[in-house]
Amino acid sequence: MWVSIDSLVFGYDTVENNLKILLFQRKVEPFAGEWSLIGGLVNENENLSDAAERVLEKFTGLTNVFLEQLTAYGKADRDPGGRVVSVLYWSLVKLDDLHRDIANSHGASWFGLDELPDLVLDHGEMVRLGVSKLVENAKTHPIGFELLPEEFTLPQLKQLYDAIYGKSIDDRNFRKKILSTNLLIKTDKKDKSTSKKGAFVYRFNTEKYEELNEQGYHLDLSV
Amino acid sequence: MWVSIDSLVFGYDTVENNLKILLFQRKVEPFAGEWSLIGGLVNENENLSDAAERVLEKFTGLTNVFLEQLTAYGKADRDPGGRVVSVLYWSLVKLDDLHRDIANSHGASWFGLDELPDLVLDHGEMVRLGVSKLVENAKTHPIGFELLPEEFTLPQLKQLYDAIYGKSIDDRNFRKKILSTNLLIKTDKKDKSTSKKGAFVYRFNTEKYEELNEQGYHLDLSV
DNA sequence: GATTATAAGCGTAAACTTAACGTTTATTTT
DNA sequence: AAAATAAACGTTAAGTTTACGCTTATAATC
Repeated sequence: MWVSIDSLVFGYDTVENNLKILLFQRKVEPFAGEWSLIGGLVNENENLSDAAERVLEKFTGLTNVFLEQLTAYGKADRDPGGRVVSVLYWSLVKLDDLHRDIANSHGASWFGLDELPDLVLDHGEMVRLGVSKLVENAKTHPIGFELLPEEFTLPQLKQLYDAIYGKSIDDRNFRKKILSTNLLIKTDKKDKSTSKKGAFVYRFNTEKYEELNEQGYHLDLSV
Repeated sequence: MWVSIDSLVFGYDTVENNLKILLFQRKVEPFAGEWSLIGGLVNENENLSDAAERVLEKFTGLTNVFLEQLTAYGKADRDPGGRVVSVLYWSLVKLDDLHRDIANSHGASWFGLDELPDLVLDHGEMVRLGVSKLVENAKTHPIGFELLPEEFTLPQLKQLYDAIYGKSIDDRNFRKKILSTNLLIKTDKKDKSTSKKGAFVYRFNTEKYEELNEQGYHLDLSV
């Protein structure tokens, strides 16, 4: 029996303001030319999570990014090429031009969630699961900060959450909620790229979050 | 590479008022005589979920009970007997004398969460994960009703949630919250086994819950 | 140099929810 | 008839959420 991993990689396009996922055009049969999630077989002496990291690095050049297991897919007939149990991972990355180039050089590219091609095997199902998990997790985990650059503005953060939740949050309430966590560090820099007034630049206080988390703190960003 | 499933089976002891899990004393080497979760290898032509159902039926005689996948364990060296990726399931059952007997006849028995023996391999880790998942899920999914008989009283239900959350919920607030969902069906029966006055018997409206759920309803039983 | 346009940032009040605790009811036992 | 007790019901203050109005800082334009 073979074991593989597949990874659903989310990136946020700050220019287009939408969420994208990384897809890969298969080079070998079966299903050569069709689109699939990135993935590969797990080596005999390789930890599952290491396989996921290896595949992610191959397609994005990234290490040390958000990468977690979602679930295993194990229907006996899911892959006509043989019996393969696949463990699905999901990853959140900061999308930029470099990653686009690395992806492209491996036959992979980024697709907006509303322009996805048909996917091979049960990968469409995996995407649906991952998207619902993203929305769910956005409410209780600081995943927004994995998708944005280290430094970001509040309007940017709000737009990201708009994209995740698929609706426009009230900006005054969003601001209050996110600031009331005391988990953002305000810098004295202003980003004037989107307005005359300029928006203050913030960073997420990862250390504080992790400390609080160990003490049983639960983030709540639901709206 | 081998693929196995392990199942963390929770039962609620209505007499002792505590949560228990089903453990199995291994009969074969390696680790003969040591305690483990119930589990087994997945057959070449068997769906993962079917393997989980098969193992659960073997040890409890039960079919058609709550059984969901949690996560896969895939460290290369997790099992000294060979390379085995194990997919963990969790299950919730209505514990009664029949199940105790079936379990016992297979070398399995029920243990309170505070009296667990050391477990084989990474099964201790699995239990910790499953317990936290149970607590988490109790807030947003109607799992309490999987653990109680079809017919139950509100004081019984409150005691179960006390056991899951590990604290005593205010009974007046619990009552209001659970009744405000309109998901309980009050019968005209009274259970007088615990008081002179007797407590009304309720049933959970599964059909209504599932219908609401499809429309995007989210249960909230957090306290 | 004054005016305008605009995104960013701040404030408030009504509606709703939660948390904490007091009271009444139905029944059996004495 | 009175006492004991688990079950059931009720109230109020504090906190949270939602919906919306107002002010501010700056660049572009008149």
